[in-house]
Amino acid sequence: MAEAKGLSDTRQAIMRSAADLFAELGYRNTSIRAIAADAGCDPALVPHYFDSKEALYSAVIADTVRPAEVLREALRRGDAGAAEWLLRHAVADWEDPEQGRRILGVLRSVLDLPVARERMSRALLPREVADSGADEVRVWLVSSLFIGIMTSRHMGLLDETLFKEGGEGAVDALAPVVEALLGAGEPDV
Amino acid sequence: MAEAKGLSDTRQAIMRSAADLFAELGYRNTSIRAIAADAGCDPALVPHYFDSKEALYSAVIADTVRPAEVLREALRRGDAGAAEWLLRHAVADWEDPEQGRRILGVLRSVLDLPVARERMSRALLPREVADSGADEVRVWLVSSLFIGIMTSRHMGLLDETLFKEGGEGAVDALAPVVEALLGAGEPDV
DNA sequence: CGAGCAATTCAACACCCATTGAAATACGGC
DNA sequence: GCCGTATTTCAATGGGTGTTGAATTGCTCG
Repeated sequence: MAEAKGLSDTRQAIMRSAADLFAELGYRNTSIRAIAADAGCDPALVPHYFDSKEALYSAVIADTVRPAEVLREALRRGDAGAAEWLLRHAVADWEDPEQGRRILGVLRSVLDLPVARERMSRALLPREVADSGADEVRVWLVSSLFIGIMTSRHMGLLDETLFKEGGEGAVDALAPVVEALLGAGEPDV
Repeated sequence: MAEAKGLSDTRQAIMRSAADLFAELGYRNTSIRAIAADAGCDPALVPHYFDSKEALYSAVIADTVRPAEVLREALRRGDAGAAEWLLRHAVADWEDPEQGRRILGVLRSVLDLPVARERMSRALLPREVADSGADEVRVWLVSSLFIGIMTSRHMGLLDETLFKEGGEGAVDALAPVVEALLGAGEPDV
């Protein structure tokens, strides 16, 4: 075997290095050469396995977690416990090394690359949520809060102890906030 | 040719174009050549007036608004009205073209340039606030929310009607959130 | 006028970038 | 053994980057 491209060992190494570097430095600041160096192969292999740098990025974030589904579930519950449930889900995603890396990979490049922006936009607001109308504002605001938290944390602004031990600190601190947020956009309809 | 304007006015043009482009595209995606083209001058003038691209960036964001002072004032008030007061201040800053441009200029490049990260960090948390200890977490969380809001909005994720008419929509939607946030980090100490 | 000085232009440097195509290597099937 | 395919290397291309230093303009003042 070993004729299918997808099974190549270095191909996976490239993917992993790319995910790491894109998350750490962002799309623009990550060079194909740096990826190849990290993966321990020749730079020419990158456009060989993946067609281009942008295609590589797309492949890296192809199966990013879709926070919208979690948000939708939280909205469906609707009661007070939804906030804490949502927060635990989010924190768990952030803490999971694989998921966290993917999320950061998108977040870190979302301002540089149109495709990243579009993906995040679509991931955050699929049609089902958009169609619900009244929920839209709440979804965006919760997303905004999470984006801010992740960005701040990535910038080293947030105390890391907030996220230790299953993120109890973060959950406790943010639960009332998310609670207020989930009820915020609710009109009198 | 044109009349002599004391201190070069192309220098100001460079500064203005740089502020625009840095805010729009970020530090890394903005080239000196693009700045010069926008300002209508030769690229060599940029390193001539300002020593380097990074120095130009520093000059552009030299007098960025310091949200920490506003935050501190809000914390000093401490009552429920503080949240709304803080929000109105923040929204006003975002809407002001000059301030908004500066803020975006920092936010957009804070992940690319260490100096931007350091500046934002220092701007958000001066020593007075840091020394207060218990307030620190609250300051960071409020900052995170604002960072998220600004980022989301810059990504085009947020409904712009939220910010029309003095940002009444945003204030209304976020007031209870900020309220919860200002009380969140309060420990039993 | 012409010297002096700032403002500006021009051409070039050295470097990094993504991408390409041809050559070289490893390796399983016949 | 050889063949074909997949994998990898090598060298090069064309373009963009920040920055530099010398040359050129434009203007003010002696």
